[in-house]
Amino acid sequence: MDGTDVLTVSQVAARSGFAASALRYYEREGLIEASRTTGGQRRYQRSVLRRLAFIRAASNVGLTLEEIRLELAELPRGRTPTKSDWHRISVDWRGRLDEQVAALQALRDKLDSCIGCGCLSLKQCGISNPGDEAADSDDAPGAAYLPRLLRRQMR
Amino acid sequence: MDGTDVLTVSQVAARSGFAASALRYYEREGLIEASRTTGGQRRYQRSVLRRLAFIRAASNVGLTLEEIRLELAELPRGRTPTKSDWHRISVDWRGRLDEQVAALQALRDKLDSCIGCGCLSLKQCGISNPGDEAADSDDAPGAAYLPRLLRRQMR
DNA sequence: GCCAAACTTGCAGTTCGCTTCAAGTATCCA
DNA sequence: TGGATACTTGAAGCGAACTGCAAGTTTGGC
Repeated sequence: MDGTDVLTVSQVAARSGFAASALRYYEREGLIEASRTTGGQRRYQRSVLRRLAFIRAASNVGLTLEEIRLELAELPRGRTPTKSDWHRISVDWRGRLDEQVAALQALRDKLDSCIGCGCLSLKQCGISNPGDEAADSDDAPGAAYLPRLLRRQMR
Repeated sequence: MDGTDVLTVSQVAARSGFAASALRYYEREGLIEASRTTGGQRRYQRSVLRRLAFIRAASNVGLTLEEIRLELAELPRGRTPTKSDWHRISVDWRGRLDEQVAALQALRDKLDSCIGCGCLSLKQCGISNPGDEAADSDDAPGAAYLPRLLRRQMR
């Protein structure tokens, strides 16, 4: 009840927390849409805010923009996800998060054992898996690369 | 007892699991060193393998190359970390991993509550923290950005 | 109608951690 | 000595997710 039902770029930026440049970028990449005034300026539906919240959430969970784009593409335009949409998605995300947590905990455990055993050589240290000397396992489950993480602040 | 005590680029690459190009890059960035033959080719001390194992481990823990460089710079050249070096470092790493795990678990818990409460609107969903409508907390601890993760394979 | 503020576009630039390339040089073994 | 193989350099490129800039246009309040 506070006026117009379309939003300008700066309004969406302010309310979503995304920079205007990011909004244009997401539009180019097909993640969001905007209509245009006769003069060519963007005007957003209020629903774009939900979409942006979804994008932020998915990105927090570790999805790439491309993955997010695909996931959004399966939801009819601008629609709020139905219960089954959301169930499917959240189960997927839950699994991703579980994997990440498990990988980090495994790494942490290895580090602990390094500390515990006083292993300073780093040769057999599980936290680096150099493949040096020790015979390579046939198809090592391996540590896989870990996060580049939490050091950026939001907004 | 298997010959020379210096290593060529390709030997170090093979034994460390890093590509030769990565070794050159690390050298440019001041993370490792090599002496040169009269003809200008690189020859590595065996100790570089430990250093590379350290680099891999640190990178798995989520440090940037710059942070790794700084940490290595505090260890006298090529020296194996002493017990107290390693203690200091491993405590730091452990803390980082703990933070990462905690952040992920918090996110996962939020997701669970989203599923549980059937909150489909994404407006108050903790997993995206849009800042929309709801008053921003003064200095939100916030979700901070999460991993870009585990999808690359090693080697 | 005026004018400042907000908007438009395209393109270049940024950061991180490398990889690839081309053209030339060194090393090692027979 | 010849030649295969390994090495050298600098520069450019990559991919992800944006940001910044310049030059021009639109909007909207007075």
